[in-house]
Amino acid sequence: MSGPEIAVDRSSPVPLYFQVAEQFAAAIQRGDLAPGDRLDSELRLADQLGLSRPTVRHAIQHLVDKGLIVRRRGVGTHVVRGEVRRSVELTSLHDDLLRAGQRPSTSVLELATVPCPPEVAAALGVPADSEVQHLRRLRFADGEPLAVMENWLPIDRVRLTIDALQGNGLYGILRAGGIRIRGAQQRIGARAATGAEAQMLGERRGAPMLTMTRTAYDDQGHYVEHGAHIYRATRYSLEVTVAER
Amino acid sequence: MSGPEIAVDRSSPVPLYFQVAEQFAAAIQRGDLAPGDRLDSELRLADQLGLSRPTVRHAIQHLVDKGLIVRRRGVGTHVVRGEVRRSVELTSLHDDLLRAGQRPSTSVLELATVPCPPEVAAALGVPADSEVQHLRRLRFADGEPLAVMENWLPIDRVRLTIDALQGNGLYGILRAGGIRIRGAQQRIGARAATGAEAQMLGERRGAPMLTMTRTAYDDQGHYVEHGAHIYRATRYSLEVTVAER
DNA sequence: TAGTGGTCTAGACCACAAT
DNA sequence: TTGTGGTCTAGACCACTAC
Repeated sequence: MSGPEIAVDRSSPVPLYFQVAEQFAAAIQRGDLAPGDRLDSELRLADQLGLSRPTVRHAIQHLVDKGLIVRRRGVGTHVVRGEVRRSVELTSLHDDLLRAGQRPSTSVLELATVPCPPEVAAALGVPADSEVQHLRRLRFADGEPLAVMENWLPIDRVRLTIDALQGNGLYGILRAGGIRIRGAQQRIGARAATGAEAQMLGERRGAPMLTMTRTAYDDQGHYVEHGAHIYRATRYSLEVTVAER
Repeated sequence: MSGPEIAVDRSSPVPLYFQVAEQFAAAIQRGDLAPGDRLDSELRLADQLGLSRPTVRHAIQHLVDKGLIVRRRGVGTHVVRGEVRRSVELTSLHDDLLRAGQRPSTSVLELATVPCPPEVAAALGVPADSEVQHLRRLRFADGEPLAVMENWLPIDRVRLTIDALQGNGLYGILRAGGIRIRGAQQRIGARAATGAEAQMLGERRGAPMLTMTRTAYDDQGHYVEHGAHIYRATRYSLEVTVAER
């Protein structure tokens, strides 16, 4: 039981636990560690890598949270059986498409400063009728229409421009503006397409659509974005991985 | 800055970090800690509670993972702004309904041992055509039809009975059988109802339905259940909370 | 009985933000 | 400069599993 080759670089600014976690994750993804395979124990790994047990433990816990491995007291740590799929986590549709090898493009339907509608104000935690940026986009994947996305953002954070929005995802623009998204609450449902939506997306009126509303918060716990999106159900679905702590 | 009253019981079998996390979560839910409020620093909390810093840190990290608070180096720890909603995590529809104060009931449409269909075999990591239990249920909430749920389980784990299934959720039965679900991969989408589905659920044919397929694994990293469910979109949606680590 | 992961302690140094 | 969270160490005891 030697396991994959793992090496840490103590001069790197990347935390040691993260280096270890990444290398194990890569080994699992590569198939170097097969489903059901056992990892060395924490103590053994700590010894092998020249790290303390808490640091090794931190790395392993990271992989448990990602749903890649399972641990049992008295037994050991094993790679989860079955093929590994990746969950979407906190990325934007734009980034998801890029990762999947599809070419995202965007047509900005609307970009304006408006008084905040009451439901959105409640979600964002801003006063009703305070000014927010309102944004409506049509997103394509490889030239095929995929989603209509409507978003609201408090104005005092980042100034959006049509130019930027055409070539980038919203989260990318926020990131470039120094806003770090740290978490979000999402509600996922389904409904029938309205006539207007159907026309934009090349579906029939009444076609089933996947809907997602999301409110995302940043570093400071301030909500920075509320979105209401609809996706063509025939072309898109969401993946979620859940792991207990 | 004194914060809510937190007390730990060192004689309890409940881990100290968990006791602390639970009490903070309750204080936030109660509104005792309001959105934006600052928590005491780790060192101060450790001092107040008579715990070590790593233990306090563990408790706080637990709350970050749940999306209740946000931390910034050099700044502090704050309750997330905006109302707190709970995410579904690893519960079953049965439990979700109970928690929401609705009365779940179940009609078992099918329960049989069958050769495993190839897609399901791939998901569960069992040989194709090996024997599995196949299960189809119609779930009601307060007497209204809500979902059609189809599941496959390897036979060697738990024996299902119609009696048990009528009064309990599948996960409850598994739990009672000593199977601990530790994680799952879920795919959420939407599609139109077939004629048969529409009839069972009291919808029109072609009505938009929310779909979820889930593969859940246990303690040992073995996949123990694969499900394909459809929900009436007018009556059900899924909530997901995502937080970065 | 031996080995595993789960919990807990008491320190340390650092990067970062606010002042 | 001060205080914060982020990382890391080197131990310890325990509950649980497998043998």
